[in-house]
Amino acid sequence: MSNKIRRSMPLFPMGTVMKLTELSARQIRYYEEHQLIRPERTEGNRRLFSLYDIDRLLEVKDLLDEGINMAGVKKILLQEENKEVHSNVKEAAGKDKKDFTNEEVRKLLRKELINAGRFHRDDLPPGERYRYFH
Amino acid sequence: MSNKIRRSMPLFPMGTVMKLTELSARQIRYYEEHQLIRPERTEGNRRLFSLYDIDRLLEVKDLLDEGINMAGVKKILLQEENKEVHSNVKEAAGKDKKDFTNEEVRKLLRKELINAGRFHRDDLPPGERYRYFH
DNA sequence: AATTCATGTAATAAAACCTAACATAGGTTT
DNA sequence: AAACCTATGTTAGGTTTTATTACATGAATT
Repeated sequence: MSNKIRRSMPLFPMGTVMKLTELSARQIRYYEEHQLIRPERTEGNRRLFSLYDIDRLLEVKDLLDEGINMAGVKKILLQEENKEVHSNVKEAAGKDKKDFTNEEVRKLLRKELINAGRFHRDDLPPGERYRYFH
Repeated sequence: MSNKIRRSMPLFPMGTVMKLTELSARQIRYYEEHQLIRPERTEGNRRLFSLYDIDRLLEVKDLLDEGINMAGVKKILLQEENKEVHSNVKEAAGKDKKDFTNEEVRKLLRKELINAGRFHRDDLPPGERYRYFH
């Protein structure tokens, strides 16, 4: 019923993520090298990031800004991830889960997120309205 | 407090929008030609679509699927847009609005949407979890 | 039959992205 | 201090994706 974006859906290209996170492409690729994110790829091998990935990148950035090095960041984030894996597994175990294909997920996304938001234009920053209704 | 995406923010490239809407690039450009969407452009002139645009495209698609032609679609959607303009103007008038730069909007987005969602990994479709925690 | 509409397709150019390699400023270790 | 490591910058060469423009087409309309 909400129009939240499915956080795991690969949607954003490098350029968008760079702007959103204020990280360089080099940094983003470096963090991927260290397994802190695992963006999907298009058929043509271009990265597609999810909101998860963006969250992750912002966390990495914060931790590095605090003076923690990559080893520390990895420890912290990967241990967090493990907690989530466990809770997810537990949750899934009790849920008689179904496997969705990418295509199915896209359809879900369309219905659940995007359609839900149609005609609900109430979350714009005031100054932005005029860019769409000049 | 929510992690809704700011619906006017230009984020998505053509390829993503094609998958999400199941429209061809030709169709999307054609609808833009008819002013039904007005996606932003990158410095390099590539389109960047917002959730608004995606909404719009899905509406166009639906209406066309119902057998309505472009003239009708335009009438319907542009009149709807006008209603919104009016309500937005009224709203804005009473609100002592501020004009945000793109950069400011990005910062707001980061804080308001993305950070709000950190560590809230509870909206995944069951089958998708394993793509991130293998 | 001629025209219009909505879309497909092809050609060409440029933007954005990829990988890989080398460069480097600041710490760290020997 | 010399050598090393870390996190990031930069550059080069290649590929993918997107842009524009032009022409093509089947279905509907005139």
